[in-house]
Amino acid sequence: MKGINMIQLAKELGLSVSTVSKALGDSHEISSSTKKRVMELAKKYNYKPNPFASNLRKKKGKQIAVIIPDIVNNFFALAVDGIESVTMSKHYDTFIYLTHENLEREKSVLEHLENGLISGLIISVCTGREGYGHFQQFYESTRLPMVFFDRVPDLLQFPKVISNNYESTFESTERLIKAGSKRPLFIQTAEPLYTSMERRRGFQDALVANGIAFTDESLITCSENMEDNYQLLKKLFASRKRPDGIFAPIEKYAITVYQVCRDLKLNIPKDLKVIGMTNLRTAALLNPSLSTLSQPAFDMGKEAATLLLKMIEKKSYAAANDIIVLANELTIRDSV
Amino acid sequence: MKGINMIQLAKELGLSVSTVSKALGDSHEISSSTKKRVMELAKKYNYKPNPFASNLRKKKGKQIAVIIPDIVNNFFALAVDGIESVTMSKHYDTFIYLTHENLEREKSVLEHLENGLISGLIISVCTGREGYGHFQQFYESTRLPMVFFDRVPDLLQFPKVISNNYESTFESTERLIKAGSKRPLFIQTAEPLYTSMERRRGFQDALVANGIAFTDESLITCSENMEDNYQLLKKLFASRKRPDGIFAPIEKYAITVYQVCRDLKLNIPKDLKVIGMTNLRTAALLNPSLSTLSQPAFDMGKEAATLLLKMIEKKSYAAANDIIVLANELTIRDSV
DNA sequence: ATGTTTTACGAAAACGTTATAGCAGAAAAT
DNA sequence: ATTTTCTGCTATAACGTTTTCGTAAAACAT
Repeated sequence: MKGINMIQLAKELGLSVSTVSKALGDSHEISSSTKKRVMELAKKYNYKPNPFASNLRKKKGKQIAVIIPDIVNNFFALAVDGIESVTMSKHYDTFIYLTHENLEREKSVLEHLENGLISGLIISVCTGREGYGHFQQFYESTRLPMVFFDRVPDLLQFPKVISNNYESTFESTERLIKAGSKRPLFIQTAEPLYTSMERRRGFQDALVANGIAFTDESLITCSENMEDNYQLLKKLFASRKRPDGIFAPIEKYAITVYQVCRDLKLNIPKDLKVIGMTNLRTAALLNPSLSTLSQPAFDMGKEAATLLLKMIEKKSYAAANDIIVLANELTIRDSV
Repeated sequence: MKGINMIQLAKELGLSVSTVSKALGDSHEISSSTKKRVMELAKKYNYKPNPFASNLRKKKGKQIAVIIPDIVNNFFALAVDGIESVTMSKHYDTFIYLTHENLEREKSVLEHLENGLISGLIISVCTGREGYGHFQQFYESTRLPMVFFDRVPDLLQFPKVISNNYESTFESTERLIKAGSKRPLFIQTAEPLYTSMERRRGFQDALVANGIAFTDESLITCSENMEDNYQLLKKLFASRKRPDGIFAPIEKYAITVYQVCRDLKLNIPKDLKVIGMTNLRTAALLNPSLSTLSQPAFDMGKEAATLLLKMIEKKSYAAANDIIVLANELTIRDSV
């Protein structure tokens, strides 16, 4: 920055700095003729107000942060795309922080952001349901607007953007059953989030509603270690009492299921019907094409960002209890 | 921010503000005993220096920007992951801006960033090879460190991180030929970037080196409109003189090829051998599994960020002509 | 003519840092 | 004993804005 600044503008115009500042801010205190003069000179020199000075003085800026577990994942990538589309259009700048499912990292990002760099955050939490204290504490000390999406802390009172996990999983599970599955299996994570628990609830209720007993064998718990998961599923699928339907609430689990079936020569959908929760663009090209329950990721990002900016701009906006629910989309393909 | 600040710290410690500032900055001018006192009180109050004030005074900050065409794409997502891994560890904050292949958007982001918000940028340009003037101009007016990766402006003198597109495409094409392809086809973009041109060159040279004529029919030009591309490829594949090998230098083109083959009942690899340039994790699960030439996306991001931070931190670092070249990885699967 | 309001601007004080220059007192050198 | 060099700190001026308050002059009202 070999910065031209207001002082120089003011000098050249024969005006005071405050007048220039007000003129650029389109204040009513300034006559339209001087406003015009100021704007023109500013444009001529390609003058841009220094955001640090401005933010310092105003004690707020146009920067927000997005904290997500991962970006190498179609869902989050789409969500970021949605977020960025609105921040960009409203002239906000968007920081991105990746936690990689690491609670410590999540905490340290939050702690870092207590310095006041941003005016609001959009968050999707990492796995583990105990540790929500840091969010509450962050809020207490900064009072910054925060919006959670998809992976939300159910125990905390913050605005949220989610999708209809319960209902859509219920519907998906019914489709598995109607397609002939007698022993559907739900793959759950070791430390289930609220989001996953809703899905599990939908699965369970669908079983019961269709006269299938929900037992220990209706569930299997997978971890973050994909090799372990592969072995676990392989063992199960090779056993006598193997499932004949799968609801995989996480993209990578669905992929592992495919790998196992390929290696065990199990036929999808004959031996095993599969529905995966994913936003994969290649779902239709898999062998066989994967039936998916996909989330409106882009729109969820968009909604979250829109809500956040509203909260930032109107302090009055009482959104603490807002929960926006969007609909997931079920697409049945050859795997069912 | 209900900010505790240096002034309050200084008051409570009975020290001057400058002493506190220097103590926190670990200056040699301050005795270790006072340093300790200061640090402890700062910790007690969870004091964080205000970045706006600090950046304003120092005329630089720890924020960088990443400008990329897209995030819903495994390559860029991985690259961002790589970038973030180093910025995070060096306590930098990372802005993200998506251009969606829109030159105007790219220009407007750059213009916005002339306000001095950031201390450096990492860029992958959007399609179209004429418009590089804005980068040069941005540099002239800001003198900020910039690093380009993957899609680099060949005509401009900036540090770059790329992969060995020429060599690896050459190798891939040879594999197509060795596998029996007599009429390989290269899918090119309408407005080729330097990156794509290198690939094309590798393709062409491989043909010639293996005694196959490189003609107009060795190339087909696809656009951003996927439906058009689908029709175009369908028509070609249905024709008498259809190709029997494909090198798709872009992920989505490879996917379209698969769609067309599926719909035309063409057998991969019997009728058509396919290698796609992509970082898709599901490549192995496609029907048939897709042979890929994948880029070291994460590492490219990492290298770019490391280089940028070096440039930011040591003004001396003369990296203007640095070009870091990483190796792509060819994985042959059933599609060849 | 006088008082009152409005209009259009300017002076100056923040905002919270960092960097420069200066200054006591102690230690070292002459 | 006197000068010189450290050591550890302080005072103060930036950095580039925005905002509050004040005030001439112009416009309006009485």
